[in-house]
Amino acid sequence: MKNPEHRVNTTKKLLREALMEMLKDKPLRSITVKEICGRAGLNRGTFYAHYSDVFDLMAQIEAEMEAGFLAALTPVLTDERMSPPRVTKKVFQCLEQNADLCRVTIGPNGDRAFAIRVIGKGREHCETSCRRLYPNADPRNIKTYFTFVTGGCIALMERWLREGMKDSSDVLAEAAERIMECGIRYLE
Amino acid sequence: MKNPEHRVNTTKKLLREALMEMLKDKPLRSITVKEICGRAGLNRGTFYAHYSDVFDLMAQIEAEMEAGFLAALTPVLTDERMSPPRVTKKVFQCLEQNADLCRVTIGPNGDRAFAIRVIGKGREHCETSCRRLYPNADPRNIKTYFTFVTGGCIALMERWLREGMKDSSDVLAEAAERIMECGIRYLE
DNA sequence: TCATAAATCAACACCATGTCGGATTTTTTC
DNA sequence: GAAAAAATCCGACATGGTGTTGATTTATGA
Repeated sequence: MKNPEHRVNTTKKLLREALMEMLKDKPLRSITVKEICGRAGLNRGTFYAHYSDVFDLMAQIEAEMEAGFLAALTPVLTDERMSPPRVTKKVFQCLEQNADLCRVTIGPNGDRAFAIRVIGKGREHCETSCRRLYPNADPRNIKTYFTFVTGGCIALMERWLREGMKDSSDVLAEAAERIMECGIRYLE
Repeated sequence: MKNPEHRVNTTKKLLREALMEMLKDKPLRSITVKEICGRAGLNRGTFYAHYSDVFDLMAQIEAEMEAGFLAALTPVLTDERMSPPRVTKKVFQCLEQNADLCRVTIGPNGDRAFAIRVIGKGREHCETSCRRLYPNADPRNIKTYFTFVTGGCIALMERWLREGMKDSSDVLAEAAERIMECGIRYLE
């Protein structure tokens, strides 16, 4: 093996997978280090060699997911001419491609702040586009609008995940986009 | 004293207040029974006489708040002619009047499901009004719209609480209402 | 004042935690 | 392939919160 950290990566992966599996059943707060290690087939001491506690493990999982999302979104977000509808679509596609992870991180046992951070990436981009498009609008109204709309998208997404993601991400993104397009008259 | 349960109510109140106070500093997960009792000046055994654990205490606090909200909202919600804007206003007024409680239950250390339940009460009412108003609209679209809009209101509310509730609840309700009014063209 | 209910107190076993030092296994390096 | 380095395992430990118990004290209301 060339990668000197190959072994620790395997170990970390086992721990991550064990936690993810357990999060389907119960909230993070009632998951113990002991149980994670039991399921992962690892020694408890090994856990503490990598993470300080269960929340630390969870935080690192989320950070990794976030980095992945960001990498996938960057090409879209750095293109200034990219329209909000395309951005919305791309964000929902990202979530769709990581459905299994999203279901636990964004689901009822998950962490809302995470969803806000992820969706927030797209939001920033759209907000600046918006400011160009409505130069006369009160910036506070723009902020209010985007706060509202971000919450709406997250709610839609949560329902989508909760109900088994029957629709495609594009269908969902289009619905969100249509509501947002209507709502944006608020700025006029 | 006439109420035979006066003593236990005082005890419970002390425990509730202690927990609420602590929730300003740290999340529920890192609050212990021992610490609550210490702050409340009560014996740990007394806690277990009333609650099974910290989460049980929290759940009962929320249930009580919810009952209070429902009582305040019922007159508005049972009146079929009550317009959505009035309902929105009333819901936000309720939250404003319980600002201190809301800040912890709905804030970052709080439980989002609670906010959804409370706002959901108003939502149901508006949704039925809406179905009368748009008899030709696809019911699925109505559901999507209200999922979105509920999430938006909660997001607005969270920001409002987070930023110190400088605006009045009416200002906030009006902003929410205007966005929703614009967005409802989605159903046309 | 008396009976009852509630809160106190001390003590208990229980269990996960976080941290060791040292043995063992795996990986890397030479 | 052997030595060195790194990662994991193992057992043990003190620690601290948990939830329960039974006996005792305190407060309430009749």
